[in-house]
Parts: sequence; structure tokens; C-alpha cells
Amino acid sequence: MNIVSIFQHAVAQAVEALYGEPTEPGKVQVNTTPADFTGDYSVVIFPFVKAAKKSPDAAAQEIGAFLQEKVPAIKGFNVVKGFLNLEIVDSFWQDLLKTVVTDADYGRQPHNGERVLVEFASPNTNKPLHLGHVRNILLGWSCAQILEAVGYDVVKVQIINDRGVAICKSMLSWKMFGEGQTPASTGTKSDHFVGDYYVLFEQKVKAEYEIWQGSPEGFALFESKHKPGQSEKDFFKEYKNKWFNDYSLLGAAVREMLLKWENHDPETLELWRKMNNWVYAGFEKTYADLGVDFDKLYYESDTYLLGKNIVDEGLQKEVFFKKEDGSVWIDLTDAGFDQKIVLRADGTSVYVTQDLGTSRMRYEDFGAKRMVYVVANEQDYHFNVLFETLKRLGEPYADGLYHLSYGLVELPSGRMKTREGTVVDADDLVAEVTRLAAEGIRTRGEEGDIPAAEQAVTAHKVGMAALKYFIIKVHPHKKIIFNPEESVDMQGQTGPYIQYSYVRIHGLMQRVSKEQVDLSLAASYQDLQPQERELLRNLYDYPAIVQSAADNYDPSLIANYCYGLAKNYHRFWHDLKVFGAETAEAKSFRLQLSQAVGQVLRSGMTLVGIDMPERM
RNA sequence: GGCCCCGUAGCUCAACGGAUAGAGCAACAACCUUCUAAGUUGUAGGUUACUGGUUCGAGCCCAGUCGGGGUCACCA
Repeated sequence: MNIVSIFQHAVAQAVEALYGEPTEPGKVQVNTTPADFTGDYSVVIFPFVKAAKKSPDAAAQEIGAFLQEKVPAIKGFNVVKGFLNLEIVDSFWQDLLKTVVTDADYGRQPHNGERVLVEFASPNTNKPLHLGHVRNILLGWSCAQILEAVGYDVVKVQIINDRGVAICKSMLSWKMFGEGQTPASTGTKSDHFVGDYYVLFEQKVKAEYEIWQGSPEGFALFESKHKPGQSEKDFFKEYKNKWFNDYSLLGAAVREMLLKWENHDPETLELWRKMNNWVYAGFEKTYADLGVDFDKLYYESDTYLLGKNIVDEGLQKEVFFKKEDGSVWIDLTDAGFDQKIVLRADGTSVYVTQDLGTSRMRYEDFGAKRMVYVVANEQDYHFNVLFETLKRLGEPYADGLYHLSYGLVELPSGRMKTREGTVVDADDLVAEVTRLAAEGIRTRGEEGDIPAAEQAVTAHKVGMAALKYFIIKVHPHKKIIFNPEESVDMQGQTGPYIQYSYVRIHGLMQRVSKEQVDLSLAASYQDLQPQERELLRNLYDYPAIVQSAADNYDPSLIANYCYGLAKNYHRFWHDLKVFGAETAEAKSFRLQLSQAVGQVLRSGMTLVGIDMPERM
């Protein structure tokens, strides 16, 4: 079936027949032949020279001759420095082309009956989304699309962190300083409106702290507590959290509010609902801009008390143990981790308790034996602990858990910090890339022919492609440095570059239907050109790339594949005429090849969350 | 200090243990009366952080060193 495995089996057979050495087909190395050699696939001969007792080239010649006789798909071969380069018959590529254009789902696999849950986004409700969230969302969305493509039933979920100190800060700030203003009364996007009060609160706290530092109380504290040689500035920087908990009036007010919330104080709950709804309305707009949606939302306010029953079970199973003060722990030192607390002495939950509870809840809700958590690599340790704990508890889904860990998005100056106002806001960024794309359409597109409404839609598609591709092309594990001064490119290895190749193809297809070109002559085209074979080889690779992206939870593989395909198509376009082809067969073939390339490009880009425009 | 991630051209990124380490950006030089120039071609740019090891073959695997980041909370 698969051409590479046909070669592998044939080579194994050859080695056994010629040299009496049994060889596992799976271990035979077959690569695509680099561009500067003739051939389509290359067999690495070095592993067999010992058995052959011959020079690599001589063995390659023998194996090549054997293969050519046994495998009809091989047109010819050549040997270069221990590599056996195989050339495939044109009919193979013709068949492939036919397969691609007749199968709208080429590269995708039928349903496998299994379900996987992908958790991503998971914002706090005290401020709007920023570039870090964008990376998370794009990775999560893409991962979901890819898993679906290889046959899973995917459930996209997010857990909304809608409670806690952070949201209380925004609430208190609005209550104290808001003077009854609303997003509508100020004309502010509603999640930004809430975020502004969060920032204001932090500013007020900072001011309060500075005054306190100058007070006799603050000075006395510095005198008695600072380490030898520690400057006043360093001391107070380090002391801030403690001060906020022990001395700050605003800090006390926030804690009081949190307590009221936990005791279901009606007025506090009403304020909480009002402000969260503002934030949700804002998020909805941003999610729509990013082109993502979710199947199920979980709210931390519903789940933060979960997990205690699991703690009881864990004690019974002796996976957990209790200390004298009544707190409950798990000992993971034999797995290379520490002892971790799972329940406080006062019986309240900690972070991991909640996560234990929610994973089981989701398993009960959806029966998914696989769950992917898209969370930044700051939390690698937490997920190691969580997964190990679930395994020891013997949860049925414990072996299907995966933490899709990704690097932070940083600025040239370092990490983004909300408190220092150095975050790159998601909405601002969307607006900026859309503006850049619109400018591009104005200066180089067929602006005159395209109605303004379509131009706006296209500008959004192009701008988002630039932004999304910029992020998704990077391997998840690596951190991304984003320079706001340079924003994102629209030329070279970018989303718009790939879109442009698709637009070129779409233009051809329009003409095909208008002029009613007969594509059936494609099959009788002879003597494929190198540029054409290259594209066909790319098309052949597509299903394996999708599978590999799924196996490795790595959308960047698809992004980079699409770039390679688009690049080869641009070269094909430049070097060869399509409508002006030498023969009717060539024209027909190239059109069909273009159609196939366009189809795969759209499919691949969809998997990374990028829409294709038809004109730009 | 323990553990984890990262280190490839000036910059941003690629490279199932395979051939001469590839792209884009930036720079310079060509190509639009010919299917949309968001395109194509060329020039220049490298001791893959360092030192050893494994092997027919190492950017990739192993050990160590040096840099950058993260984490080791009864915060989430």
C-alpha cells in the first residue's frame, strides 16, 4: 500500500536473499531524496555492508538491481556514496494525483471511535486576553483539529478561573472608584473595562505601600527584619506579599470580599456576576476574532471544592497519608518529586485537589480516556505531580493524559507583566495585523475589483494568518520573542505567503469553470517535470505529516509542511506555464495538480486554524 | 542546590541518527505589455555554546561544562 513500506519490505527481502541476513523491514531507512540528486526515495545502504562483505556502492548496486526486478513502481535507480536512489514510475504519481482530487478528505482518517478532550484558553476573569493566551488558544485549537483529523472525537473545553483574589481586586476597585460607570457608559470593550479596574487597584496598592514604607511602622519593620547589607528597596520588594496580607487596608478589604463571596453574600455575588458577564462578553468577541469556539465550559466557582472525595479514597488506598496536624499528603519522592500536600489541615482544597476532582468529573461527563491540557511550561512540575497522582490512584484515564507544555511569549525586554503594563493585548494585536493586511490589499491587491465588505473580510483573514502562522510555526517547547515594533511579517515564510499560493490556484480554478476546460486529459500526460514531481512528493507526504503532528502534539509540523508545499508551488508557477502549457495534456495535468495542491493547502491550514481567502 | 526546558547565519525559525546543516527577514543585485510581484532568481552570511564518548555516520543519542529561562507555595 504505502510506497515507503513497499520499499522497506523489498529491501529486507533483498538483503536476506543476497546476503542471508534476516532484516526487519521497519528498520530499513528510506528517505526522500534531496533535491540535488536524481530520484524520489533513497535507501540507506550502510547498515547492510557488513553482511554484504562488499563496498557500500557495490552492495547498493546489487540491491538496486534486485529491487528494480521485484518492484514494478521503480523506474530506475542510481547509487551515490552508499545511497541507493530510486526513481518512481510516472503512473504512480498519476494515481496519487487522482486519489487526492477524488478524495475531499485526503490526509484525514475515518473515525476511530475514541474520544479525546482538549483543554485550552482557561483565562482568569479579571482582565482581557493577551498574546500569551493567544498562543495557548492557537495551540489548543490546532491540536483539537489535528486529533479530529486522525479520527478522534474531540471535545474542546476550557475551565474559566472565575473566582479568587484576582477577580475580587477588580470588583473592589470598581466598587470603590467606579462611580457607577459601565462599559456602555464609557464605550470601552467590556473585558478591558474590568481589566482597567484591576490595573487601577494595583496602582492604588502600590501607592498605599509607598506611603506605608515612609511611615514609622514601615521603617521600624525594615530596621528589625532586613538582612545584613540588604537595601531598603530590595527589602520592601521582597516584603510586598507579606505586607499585603498583614498590613494593607486594601488587602484586608479584598480578603473580606473573598470571604463574603465564599459565604454567598447576595450583594457580592451580584457584583461578581455582573463583572464576570462583562468579561465574558469581551472574551466572546476575541474568541470570534481568533475563530475558535468550545464545546463545554467549566467554571472554577463550580469546581473549586471538588476532589475531596478523591482524597478520602486515596487515604483508604494508602496512596495518601495524613500528618499529625490533619493535613493530607502524597509522597512522590520515589518518582523524583517531593511530598505534596493534597488537603490542608483545615480540610480545604489546594490547586492539585481541584485538578484531581475536575479530571474525574470530565471523565464522568465525556468518558474520554485521553485528555490534553494546554498549559504553559511554568506548570510542568504541577502536571507531573497531577498525572503521577492519578496513576497511583488507578484512575482509568490516567495513561491517556498529556500536558501540551509550551514556552512563554516574551518581549525583547523579557517577560510580559500586567502590573508593569508591558502586556501585548490580544485585541490590539488583532486590530494591528488586520490594519497591516488592509494596507497591503490597498497597495498591491486588485482593490478596484473587490467590494469594500469583501476587502474587510479578506484583511481579517490575511492579518490573522500572519499572526497565527507567526506563532504556530514555532515548536511548542520553544519560547517566542515578539517584538511589537516589528509586529509580524506578511512576506516570506508567513501565513499570507501560503494564502497567496492558494489565491493563485483559486484564480486558475475560476478560469477552469468559466472556460469549461477538460481535465480528463491529465491522465495521458507524459514526462513529468521536476517541479511537478516535487509537488506530487509533497502531496504524498501529507497524511504522514498529519499523523506525526497528532502523535507529537505538534502543529508546527503542519505549518512548516504547508510552507514547503506553497514554496514549491510558487516555483512551479514561475517556471512552468499552466494555461499556456505546451500541450493540452500538460495543461490539463497542471490544472489538476494545482487543484490538488490547493486542496491540501486549505486542508493543512485549516488544521492550524488559518482560513484561506479566494482573492487578496 | 535538586529537577525540567532552551542554546543552529546579524535576527526569527527548520532539519524520522544519514549525503554539501536548510528557509525567511535584514543587506546587495536581477526579473512585471506574458495565469495577481504578498511572487521568482542570484550574491553574501556557520567550528550547530564548549569538552569528551557511543557509531559506518552526531545539530540530534550519552556524560560533563558554560550560558538563558522555569520550577521546587498549605497561590492558582
